[in-house]
Amino acid sequence: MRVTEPTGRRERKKAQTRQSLADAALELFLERGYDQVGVKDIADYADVSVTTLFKHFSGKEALVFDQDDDLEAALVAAVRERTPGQSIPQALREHLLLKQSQLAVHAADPRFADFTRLVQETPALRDYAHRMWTRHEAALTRAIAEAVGAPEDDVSCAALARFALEARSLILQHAEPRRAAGEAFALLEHGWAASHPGN
Amino acid sequence: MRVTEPTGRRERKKAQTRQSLADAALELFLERGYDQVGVKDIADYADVSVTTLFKHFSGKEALVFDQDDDLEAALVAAVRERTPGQSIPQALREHLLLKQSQLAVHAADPRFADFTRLVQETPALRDYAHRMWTRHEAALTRAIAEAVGAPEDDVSCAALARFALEARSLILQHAEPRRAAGEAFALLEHGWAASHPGN
DNA sequence: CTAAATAAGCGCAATGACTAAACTTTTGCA
DNA sequence: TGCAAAAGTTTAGTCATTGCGCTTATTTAG
Repeated sequence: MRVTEPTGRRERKKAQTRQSLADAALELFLERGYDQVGVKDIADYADVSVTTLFKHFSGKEALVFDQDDDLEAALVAAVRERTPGQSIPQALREHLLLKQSQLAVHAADPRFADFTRLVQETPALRDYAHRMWTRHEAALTRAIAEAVGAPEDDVSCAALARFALEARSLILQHAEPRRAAGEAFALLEHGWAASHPGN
Repeated sequence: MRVTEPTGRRERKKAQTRQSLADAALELFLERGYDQVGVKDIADYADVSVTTLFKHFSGKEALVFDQDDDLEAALVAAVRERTPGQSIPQALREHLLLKQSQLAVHAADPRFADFTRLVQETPALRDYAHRMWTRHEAALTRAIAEAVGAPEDDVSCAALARFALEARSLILQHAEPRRAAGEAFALLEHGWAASHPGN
């Protein structure tokens, strides 16, 4: 067995095709706008067939969100491994702001702003992104319930999870993320403290 | 001019076709399921052309939600005309529960439960219903801001509006709506009271 | 090193939602 | 009556998405 090359040529080519498609899609979407680009255009640009495109991505919208994974794990970890003494809403606020910052690393790329705008202004993409986050809501709910020793289906835990994730999208649209996060989470922190003192 | 007949034959017929389409859609959806019914089936059942269907409804999902209007007005009114001494979150909680109840009037109809299930279990419909409500978020935000004398773009007002509407969908999925509403809104009421005392 | 198994892609045809265009019927009204 | 707008129809598309059968490249067992 090889140590220098853990992945075979096959997988490498496959990954490359996938990358070509994602790149082509982003390029074309930014240039012409989401609705002005057909799936055929993307496939042609990446020099593959439409059928192949759909073997790699579940739909047109998915082409934009190359990596949705790790999100859930990071979210759960933010709650589970929060620094002692920090409340759950506080931990979530910081985690979400951090994510923002991570993205902001790419802010040097002038395309980054365009990308965000594209997502926010295209209903299909906004909805998809929203679903992406909501997909992890259940896991977050469970993590919160576990952290406070509440039953898995505790409503206030579910509410906190939902509200925190909604706060994220609220913050995203705001010009002053840090301040917006403060105000939105203030509501949650106070409300949460009232019913779950010390968490 | 006539007094006995304020609406012309024209409008009546138009309304009737619209109704036929909505009825046909509901009937077929409940019988076979959303994805097992084509737009063509609905049009045929209502005895009109597919093109006509799309003249009346913006899309397949819209067929199920015959009346989305009045929602916004009622929502804004719930805040603006809340009984004195009642907090805004309280007013919203009661309003949303009331809506539930209003629908529950139809609970005598055995189809009502099926209808709710259909919507909750069909992703396309669930998303559409969600959009229906969020469409009024801006108006609600404005009403809240006005009620507390905050600037129109105040983040905490926007947060409360968003969270309240999200709470609704959280409540809807719960077996015990009244209790769930209590828990979800407790968070908002406490948090809101902390930053906006007396509202 | 070779052959069978496996996986990536391809072209094509079909389905299903939705739209544009040009045409026919109905209805409202002067 | 006569004519214009509204409602509907037919037709012919576009676009995303899927299934099917075929070719080609890569892997792996022998």
